[in-house]
Amino acid sequence: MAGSPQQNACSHGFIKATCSDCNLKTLCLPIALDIRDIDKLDKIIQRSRPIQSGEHLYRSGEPFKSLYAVRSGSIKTYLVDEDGVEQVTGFYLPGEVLGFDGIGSSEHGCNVVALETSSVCEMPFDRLEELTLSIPTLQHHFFQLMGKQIESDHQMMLTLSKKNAEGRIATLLLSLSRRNSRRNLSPNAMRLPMSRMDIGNFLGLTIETVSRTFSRLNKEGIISVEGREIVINEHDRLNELCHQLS
Amino acid sequence: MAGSPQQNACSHGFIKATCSDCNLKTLCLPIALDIRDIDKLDKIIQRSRPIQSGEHLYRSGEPFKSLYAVRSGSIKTYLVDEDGVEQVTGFYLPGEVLGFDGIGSSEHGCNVVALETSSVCEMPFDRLEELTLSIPTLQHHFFQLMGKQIESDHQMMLTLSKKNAEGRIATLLLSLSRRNSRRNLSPNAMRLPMSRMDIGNFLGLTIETVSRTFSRLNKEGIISVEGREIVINEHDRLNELCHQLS
DNA sequence: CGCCCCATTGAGACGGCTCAACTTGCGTGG
DNA sequence: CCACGCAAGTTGAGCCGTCTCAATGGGGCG
Repeated sequence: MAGSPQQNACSHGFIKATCSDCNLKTLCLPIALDIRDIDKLDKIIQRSRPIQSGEHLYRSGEPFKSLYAVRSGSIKTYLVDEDGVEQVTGFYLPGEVLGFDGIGSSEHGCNVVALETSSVCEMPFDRLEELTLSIPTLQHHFFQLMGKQIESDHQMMLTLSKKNAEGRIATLLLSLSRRNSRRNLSPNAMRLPMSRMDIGNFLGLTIETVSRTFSRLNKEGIISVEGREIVINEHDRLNELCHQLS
Repeated sequence: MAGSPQQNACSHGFIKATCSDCNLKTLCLPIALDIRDIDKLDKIIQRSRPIQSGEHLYRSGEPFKSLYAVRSGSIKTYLVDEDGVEQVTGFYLPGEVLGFDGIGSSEHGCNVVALETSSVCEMPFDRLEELTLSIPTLQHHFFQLMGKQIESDHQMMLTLSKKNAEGRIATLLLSLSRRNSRRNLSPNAMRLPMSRMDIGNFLGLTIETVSRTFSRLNKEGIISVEGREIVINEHDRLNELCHQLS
């Protein structure tokens, strides 16, 4: 581990790292910044110990303090309504930023849990707001990030409202594939970080329907499924399925 | 009309108005600002002629330039995917701000159309970004607005993913009711600005199901329906229906 | 080894969709 | 002024995709 450019264990047992050393710097926040500004950002970022699978980063109702960038692993966010009904609202992969939900009301609006051992960079929002005032490109970048979140949430509304089970699954798989590409990982082979339960909950389907759909796509050769291991064999056909209506 | 505090026709035939005179100032942007800052905001806001029912404010793909605050009337936003499938993504009432979808990619991601004769305040985003740099509370307010949009989109995902037809309709009616209250209008009597078609599209239902659901709620006395005129008779029971699962 | 959790698969039920007919309100034009 | 067409909404009957319920299989871990 010693000498690894992105993660050096420091004497406190915590992770020491800097944005400029991070291998995600080309797709995370630093992309908006020149070298001096990265340093300023670096100074406010807190990198804590990894969180374990199933451990919560924060819960709905807790006071909103920070945004988080995923550094490794994967994260799930979900709502719980008054009756205990849960809705998974998103999956977050390395380089992606979460926590915007809390800005509106000074307390978090959703729950955030690790799907596997993960590490995050915590950015205290009040200090971030000071920083964005003095770094216009950083302010612009945060507006853009939030704008993109809104756009993708709207796409999700279309998916939930208009597509059938195959279309929903295909849409999710291609989204994960694209986000893997951004990280220079294979767009065709991946290990799903989330359970069938999470997928079903996210897509508005039961776990049985998710399972049946995976089986059918597997049988037709469009994808190969082995538990959470997925290979996309026919990208084009999967893309066509995306547009299937219910 | 002359002397009306919020709208005076000026010599060019355009609407002259100021934020400090606006009767929406307690729920629109000025709420975040002190008197001097309101003036600065005022200077960048463009108030154009009203847009007619069915007229587009902007369309998907057009370059992103501005955010808009609804001053009167009502506005619908919708996506169109490659196959022409439409998804209504939101309804906007006076005092509400729209256009965040375009920030992420420098071109608008959705279409925006007036549901009735409406007027909006246009806020050029580049000038707004300059302004937010010098007015911290304004920057904070915009982060909050976008955070709230994200929160409400996530609630919508829960609605689309988990609720049955009655639950969806009830949720929409109560949302409109609450937003009417904010404007000091009756929470129980309203005229829907949108068609059954729009409601169905927004909620992921067919127009027939929307119609049948309205009829049923009417028959049970929970609401009274006469075309687009709605009276909520039993707020509590409507609220219970919100939590009905599919 | 045995337990438990997750996933798969089958059979039947049901909510919302499709298709179709009819009503109502409104604007147009004879 | 009424006839007509059109768009929006309502209502009914039958169908279909997904859910529910239930049984079974498999992998990880104590």
